[in-house]
Amino acid sequence: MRILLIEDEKRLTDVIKKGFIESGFAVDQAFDGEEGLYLAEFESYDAVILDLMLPKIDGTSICKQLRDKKITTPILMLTAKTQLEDKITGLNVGADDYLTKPFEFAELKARINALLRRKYQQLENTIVIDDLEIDPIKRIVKRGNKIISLTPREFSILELLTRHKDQPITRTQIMEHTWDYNFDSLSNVVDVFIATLRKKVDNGHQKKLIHTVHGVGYKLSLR
Amino acid sequence: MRILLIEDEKRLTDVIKKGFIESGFAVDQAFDGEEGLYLAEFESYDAVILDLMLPKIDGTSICKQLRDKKITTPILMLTAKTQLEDKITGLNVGADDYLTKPFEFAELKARINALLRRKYQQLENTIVIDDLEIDPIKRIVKRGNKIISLTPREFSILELLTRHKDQPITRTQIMEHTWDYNFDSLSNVVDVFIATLRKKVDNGHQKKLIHTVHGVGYKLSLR
DNA sequence: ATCTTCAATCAATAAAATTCTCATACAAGC
DNA sequence: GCTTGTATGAGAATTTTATTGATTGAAGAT
Repeated sequence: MRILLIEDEKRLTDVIKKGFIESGFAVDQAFDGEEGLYLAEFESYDAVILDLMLPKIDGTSICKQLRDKKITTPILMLTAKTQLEDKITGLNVGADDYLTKPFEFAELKARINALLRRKYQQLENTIVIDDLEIDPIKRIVKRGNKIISLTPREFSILELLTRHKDQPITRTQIMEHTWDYNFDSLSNVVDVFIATLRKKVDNGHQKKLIHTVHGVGYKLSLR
Repeated sequence: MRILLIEDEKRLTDVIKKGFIESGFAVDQAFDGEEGLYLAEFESYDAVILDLMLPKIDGTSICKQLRDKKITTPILMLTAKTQLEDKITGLNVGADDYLTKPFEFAELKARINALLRRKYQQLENTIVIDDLEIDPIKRIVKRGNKIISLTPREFSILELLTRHKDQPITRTQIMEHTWDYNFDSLSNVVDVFIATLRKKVDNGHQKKLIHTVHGVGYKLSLR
């Protein structure tokens, strides 16, 4: 499960990101409207959390532009005050739900889950690469019908690699995707997780899926 | 792609440098304004990342002096706080973009990529020459749908050649683009890498893309 | 509260890949 | 034919990655 968080208050994004990562979500962040719009359009997310007040392009406008482009990803809007006006505008413009600050993280999460349930009522939505199958909604990973059980971090890393099949992903990218703060990231944790992922995903299989890109990072691909 | 990082916080430079090296950039660093100004003036970079607060000469002044000397290298400024004043000063003085700390590395990189795209007037993310396709951001190289895996140095050299399709590139230009300035240039490393690139890119293909320009260097072209 | 378990992290060493040097063979241009 | 420039293989030097075991810390059970 992968969500995009478009919000410029660093302290708030830290909390939200951490919370979702603990629940096994992958979280991408954008700190201004421009970046947010770009990511929402060209990457694929299960939901978007969108602040109303943003640098460069405001939330309402982002929402409108996305809907105009037929992008139907569920959007939950955040706003600073209970302003009926904003709320009406937001929903008119294509947002699916609405939450006013300040809020409890638990409530945000409950609402996101509600949106996701609605979106995925009985749809299957798995990513398949060769005989590896990963279901980000149910958080189930299988290789050739055999269920592989992964810890939250392992899952998060594998999900990132899977979504960028064939593309080398750097350790820095993995860190930023999986941990909440990264700027003291000169350790080899990523390498260690890759090692355990290999044990669980590739060991005993002819075809290895996790590949080292020397000097760069790792990638998931058939060869 | 070669960038200069002028910043005195060691921990920050470590992380930034690591991130860019993973992305295939050559990175020079300067820990004070004097050194930074010197390097920016006499070496050649694709972009400069410049902290505002620096020992000896501050960022604003460096920026101004470089522009006065008609050095047009794209400059991205870093500053500790969101200070509108600083921002205005920075942009007035000739910086091309601006980022406030703390930031995610991904955001820094996205902005640098934007500056580079502008510099090279490149609209598409992938560069295509005949059946060779290279995506510098995703770091994927293909020849006729077949993925070619390259080491960091190989990739960097091929990237340079593709960005300057049809024009001869000297060994010195290749060195400046791929190595940082600590490198001694009296060796034939470039020739050796060209040999391995030929093996990976041209071997087994009718059309050779990498050509020697005798007495000058190399070029990438259809014949 | 204490114990147990397992995930996450750190640190150290072993293993592997890349990068670089050097020697020699080959080609171009005069 | 001579000089200068280029190509490439092999191995040494360096850098990067893999892997393991010890340690820390948090969640659940008793």
